[in-house]
Amino acid sequence: MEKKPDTASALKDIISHAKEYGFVFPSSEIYDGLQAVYDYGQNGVELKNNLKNVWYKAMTMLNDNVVGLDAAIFMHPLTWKASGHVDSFNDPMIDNKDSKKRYRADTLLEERAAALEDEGKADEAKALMQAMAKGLDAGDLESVRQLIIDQNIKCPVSGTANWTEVRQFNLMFSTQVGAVSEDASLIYLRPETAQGIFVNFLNVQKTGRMKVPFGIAQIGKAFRNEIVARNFIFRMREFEQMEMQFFVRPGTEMEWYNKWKETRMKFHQAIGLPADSLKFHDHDKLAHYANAAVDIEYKFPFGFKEMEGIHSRTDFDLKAHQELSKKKQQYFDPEINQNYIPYVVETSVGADRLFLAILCNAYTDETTGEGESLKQRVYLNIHPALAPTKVAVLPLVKKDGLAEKAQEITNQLKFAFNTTYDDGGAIGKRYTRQDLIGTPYCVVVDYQTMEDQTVTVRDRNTMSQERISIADLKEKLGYAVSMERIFEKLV
RNA sequence: GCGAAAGUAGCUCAGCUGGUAGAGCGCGACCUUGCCAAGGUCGAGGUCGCGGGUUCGAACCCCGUCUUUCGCUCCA
Repeated sequence: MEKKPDTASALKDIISHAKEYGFVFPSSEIYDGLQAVYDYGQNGVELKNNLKNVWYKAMTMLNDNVVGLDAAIFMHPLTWKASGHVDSFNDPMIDNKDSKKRYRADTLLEERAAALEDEGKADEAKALMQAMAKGLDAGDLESVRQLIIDQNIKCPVSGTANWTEVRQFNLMFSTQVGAVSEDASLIYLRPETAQGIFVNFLNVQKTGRMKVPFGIAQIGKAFRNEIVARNFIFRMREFEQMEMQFFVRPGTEMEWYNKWKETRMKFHQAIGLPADSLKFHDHDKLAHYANAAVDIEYKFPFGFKEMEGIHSRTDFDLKAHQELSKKKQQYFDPEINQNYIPYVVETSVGADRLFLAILCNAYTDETTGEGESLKQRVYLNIHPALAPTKVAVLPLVKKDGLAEKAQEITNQLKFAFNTTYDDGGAIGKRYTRQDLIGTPYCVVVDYQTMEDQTVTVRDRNTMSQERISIADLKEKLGYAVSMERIFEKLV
C-alpha cells in the first residue's frame, strides 16, 4: 500500500522533508530568507548535479551532432534588444482597487483605441496611441494613468474606475558594469540561456566543423524578477535551465520538432517519472518567436505544470541578431549548395523543476502489514543513478572487527561512487536514515562476513537482502547505480 | 500586488483569562544490544520570526515588518 502525495498538503511534506534532510534550504534563512530564492543542501546538490550530468550526457554523448557550451551570464545589452526581451519584459501594470484585478496599462488603452476605431473615431484612436507611446517612452507613468482616467476606462470585473498608480514591472534584473554608473554601463542578468547559444552559433559551427542539423547544449543560471513567485522551487527568481538549441534546414523544422518531442518525453520516463504523471500540452497562443510550441508537463502536487518547453523558434533569433549586429548569421549548406539562416528547435527544461518533479515522485509514505505488525516508513524512491548517496556500508555491530571491515569496504568503493559509512545507533535506524535520503543500497557487514568475505546488500524499495561476495561489490553495485541504465532506455 | 492562514528546539507540536518556556521524535557521548526508527544513563540545543507599543510584567494584547503556504493576478 503506497500513499502518493497529490494534495496541496503533500507539497508541505515535501518541503519539510527537503529541508530536514539537506536537499533544499531557504536562502539566507538566518535573516528570514529571501523570497523565491533557495539553496541546495548537501544531498540536494548531489541529486541536482546528477540530474544535470545525465541530461548533459544524454544530449552530447548520445548524439554525435550535439555539442556543449557554457556562455556567460552577462551579455551585451543589445542581445536583449534583438531577442525582444527589452520590449516584452517591461510591462506597465495597473490594478483596480475594487476588483483587485491587475491589467497591463498599455493593453487597456489599446483596447480602448480599437473600440474608438470601431466607432469611426480613428483620429481620436490614433491620438490616444500617440499620447500613450509618448508617455511610455518618457517613462511618465502618471500620464499613462491619466489617459486611462480621461478615457473613463472601467474594470470589466468591478465596473469601476478606481485605479492604482501605474507601475513598471521589469522582469529582467539589471546591474552596472564598471565602477562608474552611467546609462551605457547598464547590463542585464540573462533571463534565458538560449541567447548565449545563438550568439555563439557561428563560433561553434565553424570551429567544430558542424554540419546542419546540429545542436548546442548548455546548462546555466537565468534570472527573472517574477512578480509572484510560488510553489517552492517551481518558480524562483534565480533558476537553472538545461537548454539545447538544434539548428536545422528551413522546412525540416517540424520533423525535428516532433523527433525531439518524443526524445525528451522518453528521457523523463527513463529517469523514473511515470508515464501517467507526464503529458504534452500544446500552446494555443504562440510566443513571438515560435511557430510551434509544446510543454512537457509533470503532475506536481499543485497540478500538471510545465517542466520542459519544446519550441520551434524558426529563424527569429538568428535573424534578429543578424539585423542588429550587421553580422551574417548564415550557414552554407553544401548538400543543396545554398546559404540560409537555420531554423531552430529548442528543448528547454528547468533543472530546478525537474529536481522538484523527481523529489515529488520519489517521496513515498508507505504503510505495510496490518494490526500488530503495521509498519510505516517514508523513503525517497530516486533512480539509483540520480541518488545523492549510492551505497551505505554498515557494520552490524561496532565490535569484533566488524567496524574495521566495513571501513575497509567503504574505502574500496568510495572511488567508484558516493559511498558513506555509518555505525551510529541500531541497524534499523541506519536503514531508515538511508531510506529518507534515497540511498538505493545498504551493504551490511555481519559475523558471516568475517568468515566467508560476503556481505548482505539491502534494497531500498523492496527491503530484501541478497548476500554477495565483497569482491563482486564494486562491479555489481557500480552497474546498478550507473547512468548507463538510463541511457540504455534512450536509444 | 490583493485576500486568507501560519511562524515557539533540527523536525512535529503543546503552552488556559498576560506571571520571563515544555513534550515527543531527532542529535551527541557512554553502557547494553544486534537485520529494519530497540532499552538505559547523561548531555547539547530556544532572547518564542523581527521591530515598536500597552503593562509592574508579553510567546500570549495592539501596530508595523519579514518569511512561508493557499486563493486571485502575472508568466515573453
